[in-house]
Amino acid sequence: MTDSTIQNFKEILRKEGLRYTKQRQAVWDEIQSSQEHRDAEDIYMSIRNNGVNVSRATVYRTIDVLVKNRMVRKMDVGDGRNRYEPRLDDAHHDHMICVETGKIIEFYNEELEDLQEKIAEENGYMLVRHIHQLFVKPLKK
Amino acid sequence: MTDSTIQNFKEILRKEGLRYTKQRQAVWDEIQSSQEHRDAEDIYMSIRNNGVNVSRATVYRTIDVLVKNRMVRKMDVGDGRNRYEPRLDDAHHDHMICVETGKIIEFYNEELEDLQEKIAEENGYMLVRHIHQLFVKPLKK
DNA sequence: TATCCGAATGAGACTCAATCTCAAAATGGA
DNA sequence: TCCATTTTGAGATTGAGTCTCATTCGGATA
Repeated sequence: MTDSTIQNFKEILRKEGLRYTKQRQAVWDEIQSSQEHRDAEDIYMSIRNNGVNVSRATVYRTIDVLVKNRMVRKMDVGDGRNRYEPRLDDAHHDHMICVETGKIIEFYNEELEDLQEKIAEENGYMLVRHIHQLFVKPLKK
Repeated sequence: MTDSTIQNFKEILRKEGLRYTKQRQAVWDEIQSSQEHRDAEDIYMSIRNNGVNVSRATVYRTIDVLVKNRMVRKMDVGDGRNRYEPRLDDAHHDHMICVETGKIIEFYNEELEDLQEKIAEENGYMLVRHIHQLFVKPLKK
């Protein structure tokens, strides 16, 4: 993690009127350390294995702050456990989940994004956010 | 409910090697009675209020059969409770959820459907199914 | 229609991710 | 350093959904 990222994180806590604690830093460090789509338990265990004592409550509470501030993306893959990934850049993408291997593939398609806004508008609404997951299986060779 | 719908339901149970019971019929009747997007508890309570004794276990078990046989559509709106709606016709649609009122609007867009298949194929996959929800808010007048 | 056996039911226990509680510890401004 | 306020954490709680298993029921058979 870079100094600027830490500063950015402190900035967000300040903006939210929250204190800077080593537990909160540890949660952000851990999520930031990997581009994987991980669940809360995995993040929690990794932090503990790194020797930082933190509770599940704190992990969940910190994730909420990070999600709210768009530093982490929360995704519901439909199996009851949410997954989290760092938003290091702000590039939006959706996910493709292989039903055979569980592999998660990220994708982005401009046309798709535009189309969704258009559909919302046609119905008298403004798009706030969306959930879009493609469940797929490998093409036969 | 029409006789033909009951016959169709019996047909499915037979195909699945399952017996026809009044509880199973009651679950299908209840779901079929409304085009709303309802949760399991709501369906369960309605059946009981109609004087049919049924357990939550049976409601969930029957819904699974109906979903598997494409008579009911299961949707994850991201709040932890799945919603169910009858598939009286087989027309696919996605959902738009108003974040201000909770209203669920159905939509279908051919272009969107095609685009998703194309994206999957471009990545070497075949589209099996998808989850697509637009969270929206009313346009300012 | 009566018999019978495997399937279905239901009450409540259980699971598991996520949230809540509240006493104790930590933070940071003065 | 002091101390009001926030944060933490262990464990309790929640709630949707699943499982258990003794009892009941469906329906094929004769």
